[in-house]
Amino acid sequence: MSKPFYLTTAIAYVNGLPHLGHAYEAILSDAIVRFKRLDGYDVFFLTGTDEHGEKVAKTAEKNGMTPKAFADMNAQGFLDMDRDLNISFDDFIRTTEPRHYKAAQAMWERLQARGDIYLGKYEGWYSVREEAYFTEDELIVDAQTGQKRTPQGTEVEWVVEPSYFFKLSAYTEKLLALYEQQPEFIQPAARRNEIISFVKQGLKDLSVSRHKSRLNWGIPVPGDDDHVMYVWLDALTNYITALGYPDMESVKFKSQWPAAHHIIGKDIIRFHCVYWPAFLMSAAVDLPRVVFAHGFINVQGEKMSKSIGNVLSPDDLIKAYGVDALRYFLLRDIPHGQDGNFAPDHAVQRMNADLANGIGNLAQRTLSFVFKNCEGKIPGAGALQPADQELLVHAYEKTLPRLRAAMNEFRPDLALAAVAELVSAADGYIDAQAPWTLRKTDPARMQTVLYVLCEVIRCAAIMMQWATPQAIAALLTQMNVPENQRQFAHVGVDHALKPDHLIEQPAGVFPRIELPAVA
RNA sequence: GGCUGAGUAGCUCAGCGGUAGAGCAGGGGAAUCAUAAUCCCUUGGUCGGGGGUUCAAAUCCCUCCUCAGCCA
Repeated sequence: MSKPFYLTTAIAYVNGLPHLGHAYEAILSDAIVRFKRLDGYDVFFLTGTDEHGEKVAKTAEKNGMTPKAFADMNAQGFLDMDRDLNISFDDFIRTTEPRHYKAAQAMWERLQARGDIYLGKYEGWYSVREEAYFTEDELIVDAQTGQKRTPQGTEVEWVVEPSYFFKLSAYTEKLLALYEQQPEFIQPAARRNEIISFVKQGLKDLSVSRHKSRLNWGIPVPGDDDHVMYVWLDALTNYITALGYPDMESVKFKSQWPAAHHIIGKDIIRFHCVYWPAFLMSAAVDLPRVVFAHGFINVQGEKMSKSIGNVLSPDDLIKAYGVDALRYFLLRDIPHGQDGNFAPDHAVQRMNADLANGIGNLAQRTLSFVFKNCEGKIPGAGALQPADQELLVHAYEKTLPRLRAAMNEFRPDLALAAVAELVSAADGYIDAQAPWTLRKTDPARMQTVLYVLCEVIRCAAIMMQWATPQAIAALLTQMNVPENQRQFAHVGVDHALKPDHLIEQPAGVFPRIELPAVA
């Protein structure tokens, strides 16, 4: 039985349509799960949408729609994005689905049965005009009057109303113990420090419901129709809903649950690293393995924002660069766990350097040479020389361990660098061996050299499928590598191409990108 | 204000006690199989400032500056 690997993205809030940030998280997550599948893991990949809460309710109203219809519309936007980016999710969950209501309410009942939920009073700033709560730091103090206002400029009042609370304060020590005993739980390490110092200050109980008079677009609190569950308890539970919770005996739950990896943005780390494990402890559910927080993507060095007007849509980016090139750039060039930058000229440079000029050109020059000079067949190899062996070892043995190490740390940038090194070594080899000269002087040797190159290309392609699935699939198909022989297990001499194996007429799979059409 | 992380070649970053590194960009040469792609060579840095420890510091300590984040 292969090892389970469960990975989730954050569920996207359907208040708006997807932008580059959503695309990045989806691509990063997809790359990791594709990698694990190629490496033989039993993968379950979950993504979806978060649909409750006051912002959705309000935006829907502004658009003259019901919350559900509005959520349907935007959820479709995320589904479309996933399709266009080749996101290979196994399940797409929406928090408005019946299965999720059932799971979230069951979760609530568990917490309640545990004695961790009690009715208290919520106090906070509320804007009647905007029908929304604000935290202290969201408010702007009017310099003239000293009065507090929302960013929109409306007045706020201090409200006190009944609310259910979760006894988060009781979990302070248990959480600290978790961070201590399972250091990989929060990644990267800088985020871990942040969370530890936050929890060390001591935790306050958490308001987990809203009164219906203020908000009713949410999951009803079991046993009290006057309240709906507050958004994070609802949203976080999605990660186990999809496995069948509250049925913890289901095959999916039993095989996948403890092996959970949550990929999220750095802005929601507290919910995932503090609230979520506390909820799970209370509900007596095992804790996930890892929460990995990625950074944000700036555009030309500036934060993406509606007011600057530099929000990039995945759609436009795909049109400008193609899916694979876009995926490659984001995976290769966004530094690990940090904010990245998207600048069209830089992006095009990277895409062309590694894809068109790198693996793309190597494959094209080799395969077209084989096609023209070896009757379209993979040539037979003669005795191997040291240079041949060295390159083959690089492809067969040296690269994959580096990829695995990198991907275990969520570092596609490093993994792709390792493949790029292999490609570069092959380019060095082809120049040194000069098969175009051997064609005249030593055809047998030429065949050996081309064979070695085909093998290296085959392995490099297999090891890159997770990053640029479409183009690499086309390349492997050109080489007639069967679809059932494209796993990492097939990297190596045991599954080497057979001589006389026919290949298709090669055509470049990574076109050169000429102009940044999107800014 | 407190805490964390970062500040190294034009750009993105690695190195974290022992004579400054990689990739890309720039310059020169070679080759012509290939998507004007490739290969070889090369310019370029007082490693944020200052002080200290050490035979030796980008690397450890102190201090200051800048940026990001978290907290108050």
